Amino acid sequence: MDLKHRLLWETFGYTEFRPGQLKLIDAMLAGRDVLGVMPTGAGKSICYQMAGMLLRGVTLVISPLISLMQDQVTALQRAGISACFINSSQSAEERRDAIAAASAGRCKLIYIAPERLEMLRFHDVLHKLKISMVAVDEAHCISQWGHDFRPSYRRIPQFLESLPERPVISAFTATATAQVREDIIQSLHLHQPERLITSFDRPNLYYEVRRPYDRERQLLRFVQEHPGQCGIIYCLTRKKTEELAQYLCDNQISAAAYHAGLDAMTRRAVQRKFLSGEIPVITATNAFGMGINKADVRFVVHFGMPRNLESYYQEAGRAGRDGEPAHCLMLFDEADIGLHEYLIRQDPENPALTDEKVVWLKKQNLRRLEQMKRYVFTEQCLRQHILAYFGQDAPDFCGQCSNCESTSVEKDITTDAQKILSCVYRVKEQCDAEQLCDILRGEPDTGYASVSTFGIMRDTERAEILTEMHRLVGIGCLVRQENPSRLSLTAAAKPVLFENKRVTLRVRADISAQEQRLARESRASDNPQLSRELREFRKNIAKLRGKPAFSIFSDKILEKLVQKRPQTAEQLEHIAGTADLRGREKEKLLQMLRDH
DNA sequence: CGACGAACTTATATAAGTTCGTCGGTGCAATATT
Repeated sequence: MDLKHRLLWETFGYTEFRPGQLKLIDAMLAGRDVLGVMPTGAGKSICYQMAGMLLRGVTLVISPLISLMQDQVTALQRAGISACFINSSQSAEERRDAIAAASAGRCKLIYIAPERLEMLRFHDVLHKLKISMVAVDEAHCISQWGHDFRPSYRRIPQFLESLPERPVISAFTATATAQVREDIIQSLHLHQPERLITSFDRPNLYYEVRRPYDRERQLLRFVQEHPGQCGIIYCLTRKKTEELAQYLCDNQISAAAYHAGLDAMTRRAVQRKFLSGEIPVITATNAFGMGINKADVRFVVHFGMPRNLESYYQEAGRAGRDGEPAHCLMLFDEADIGLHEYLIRQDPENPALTDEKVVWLKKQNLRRLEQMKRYVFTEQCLRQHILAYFGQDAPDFCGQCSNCESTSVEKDITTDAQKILSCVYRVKEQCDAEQLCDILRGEPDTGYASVSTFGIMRDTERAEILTEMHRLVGIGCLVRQENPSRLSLTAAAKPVLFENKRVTLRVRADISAQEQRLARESRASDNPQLSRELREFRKNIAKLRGKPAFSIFSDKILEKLVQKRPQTAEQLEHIAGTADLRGREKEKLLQMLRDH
């Protein structure tokens, strides 16, 4: 057995190298720069760790997260490798010791954050060492975070140039498009690096996209369909993580929220409980993930569309690390798109960026958002779409995503389209989608009761009208104006209105069946409007008292109220006797129930 | 864009309705005057 295989077995516990690992390690040992793009546990860190051990001098590992450094260093030390980190989590004393150990050459691998490279005081320490290699872990941060969020990432080359001798430079990441790969190579000044780009395909992941009527409910259903399994639910805001954790708990699902606004102790506790399986479901912002190595995550739900496909791929990719089947579900809403667009157009609050750069960055981000949008709207294979984004060829049919699995059905919506378009015309293009919906459905108080299209879609579900409107925007018959937001007609609407040009909508057979079931159930068992009102009512009281909603009355009681609809104080007492309501509030509740 | 909270208004003396403004995600780093 050669040295490398022995090391692999003795320190890392593997008998075989994964494809490509040896090639990269040999390249580094031969003094060549390296770029490794290796999705999921393909053993990125083993590459630079082993090379670091075998190289003559010290290897400096640039890592984005303190927790990542701690995990890796602990693992290395346990395997008997002399490694250390230097960061702000240490006391002054610990840091001094670490620096002393490093200066004395007692550390083969030193982990630090890129910010530290900018501290001139620290240069003295580093310049005394013989640095054989600088390894940049999670190198996509250069592109993803480097521009506005953590600019130190882009100043790594300045540090490299300050070194008396140019070390080997290696960069590793799990997620990088061709463009990001080039960006990494350029910004780190890699010299003709040996590249290894392994496949981005994760065959055990099932991808699904849904645009549900009621996201919360779909989420609950989905989680209930995965009893006892571990999963992550990504949200766009901190607040949403808290709300959903509460909602799931109210429904007897053990869940906890995780975001950067929580204090360090809570964060650690939540993370620990998730890893141990004590809390199987985590609702989180994108703060959760990097460095979380849990192999048996069975599902990742995106409650809201992320701002680009890299983020999506990375987050969804936390499912099924063990290679067993896992489900990646995206529940999106059009409002998500508007929000991202708005935020990107907003000026970044970073004075260090030049105007030129700001313009470039916005354009870049909008382009990436565009790709994300295409993913949620495509009727093609989702897997193929993702792989194509990372520059990888794939068949048009994977059979392992919601688009492939469902036989999509084409529905003719020409008549509805004509009704909608003519309504837009009748209101002189002064209304937004919601208002148009109200008018078409003949809701009271729209102020447009006299137009001829008022109430002509009374029998169509609101969400269906919105979907159809969306389709009309999609095919260019309608455009969304900004400030105020209104829908207006384009020339493309004419053939539809006057020449009966066909408009179709692809509805997926299975989803629409599911939606029908949902709709049927909600008609039989409840009244969506009433339950919305009750929820609202409950939320307001809860807010007034500063208590969580379920403490006023549970969802179970809420459901019973909708079904039985008590009319008298006595009946109400029977159903909601345990509710935390005051006399006045009970009266109001009764009033609401009677009104329905 | 849209949700939410604070401040203000409203028709009458307390609570509801309205308008306006703010905010939304990610993490390293750290230390000196009365």
